[in-house]
Amino acid sequence: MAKDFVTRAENYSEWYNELVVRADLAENSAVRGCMVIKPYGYAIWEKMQKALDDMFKETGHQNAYFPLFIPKSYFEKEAEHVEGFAKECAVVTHHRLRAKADGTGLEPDPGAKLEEELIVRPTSETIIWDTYRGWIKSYRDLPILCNQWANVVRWEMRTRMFLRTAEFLWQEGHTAHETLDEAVEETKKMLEVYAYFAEKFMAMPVLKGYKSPNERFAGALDTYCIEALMQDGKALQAGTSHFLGQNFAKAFDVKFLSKENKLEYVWATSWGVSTRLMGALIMTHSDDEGLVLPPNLAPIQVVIIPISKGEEQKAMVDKEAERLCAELKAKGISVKYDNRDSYKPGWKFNEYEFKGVPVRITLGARDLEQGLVEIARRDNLTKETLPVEGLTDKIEKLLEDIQANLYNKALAFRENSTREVDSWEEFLVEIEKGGFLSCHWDGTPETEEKIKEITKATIRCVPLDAKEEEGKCIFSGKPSNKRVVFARAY
RNA sequence: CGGGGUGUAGCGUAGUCCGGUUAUCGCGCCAGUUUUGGGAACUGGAGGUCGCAGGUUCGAUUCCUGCCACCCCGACCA
Repeated sequence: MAKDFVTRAENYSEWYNELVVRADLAENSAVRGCMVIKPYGYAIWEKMQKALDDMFKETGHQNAYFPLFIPKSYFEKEAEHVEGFAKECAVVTHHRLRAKADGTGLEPDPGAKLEEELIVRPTSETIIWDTYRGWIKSYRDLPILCNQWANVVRWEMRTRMFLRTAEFLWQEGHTAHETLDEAVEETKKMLEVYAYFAEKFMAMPVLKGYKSPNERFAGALDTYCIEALMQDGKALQAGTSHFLGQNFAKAFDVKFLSKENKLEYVWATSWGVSTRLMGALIMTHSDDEGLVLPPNLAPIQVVIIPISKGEEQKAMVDKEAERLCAELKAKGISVKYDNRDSYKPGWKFNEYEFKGVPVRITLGARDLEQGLVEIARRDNLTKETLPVEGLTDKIEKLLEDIQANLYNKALAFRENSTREVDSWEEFLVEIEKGGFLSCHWDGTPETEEKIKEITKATIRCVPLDAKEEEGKCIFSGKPSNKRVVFARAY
């Protein structure tokens, strides 16, 4: 067990916070609610970015960049959008500082007050749609399929590293289409991209679905989402894809001439995932020994740790390590040879275990003389001794096994934590245990609101694959034709 | 913003009630030596405006007043 490390059972949120810091992923900064993402954590984010960015490009999108600052008046143009974001906006009011009269520091120069305040973007729909107006005149200009990688600011009251920070990194796709159908298709397509990424790269099973009106994005007609289940039984919204209808086109007057020579408003979507995925990744797989990373996102997939006595043995081990590194790299496997002599092997074992490195090779002189090495896997903490001959093929296979095992384990957990609940009494009991509760709901915001008030549970989504089924709302008893998923959420 | 709590070295802490020489200990850090199969040992060393500002006092980390910051519980969180 990792030294002085709190277990999940003892205190789940402390476990999470400590893990983030001790695994060297991130730390709190001097700025309230903002974190510093450290190199090891950022390397994971970069791998996420790369995989997602490739998929965005494959589906026809291009990257662009829009300003950090948004004129306040833009926000006023879409009523629901303002409503949703106004309470958490950082506002720029001045563009210059001056020395205070009493010499105690600096203050905003009143002479440099902005005519119109600028909002630090909490999301970019408004500035982007203001820009799109100039780009779109004809149906021939459509579709526009843009994505941007950016930082955004939402002045949250309470923050937690990666899960909810005042500033976070994300990507936001903003597309413009000729028809409603095309926009809806795009919304769903990107949801599929997110789900694929979550499952294949993060080894995290997700529910695909759409939000109830209460949980929709401010300004959207429909919000599709992927929902994941964390080990403490709470749900985490891992990505959203919004069908925005013509709301933003109307607010920003974005019209085009159709083939029929009619002036029409453009149809819109937006979709995003953020550094919150880092939190999801951590909470899906990690254990009481520290971080567990799926091979497809691990910055270091294999670490090699040497053990030797004396110069002669050291030379032998070094030579073998070099050969192994070259072979693994040739297969596209990222490998680190940690030959620092300032730490002992046992220390290194713990270090890499805590940091979630999927596979460790212990290259010991004693075993090596017999042509053997020890392989340890992080996911199930098992070890075996194998011939060094033909090792790289086995490692390659092992990484695939680990990736699959992590997914299967997470899937089994989710399935065991998902159950159908058909009465209010049962709901009150089951919601305390955590997990996804599949229930009938009468479809009204009032019922959802009541349930939230009483139990803190919300509708995470209406699953896309929900079956048609006669039933009664668990709260009101009114008729319902499909089950929705309730959970307490992050 | 309401309720509760905490500020002493990079981290974790003792001391403060009842003011008094050089502020305690552990981890970590630096140097050297010996070590290396699950978080090495020894020796030496560096590191402190005791959250900030006033006040009381011969003397304040300790007492008083004000302020600030952070944490927890609520409120808030497409």
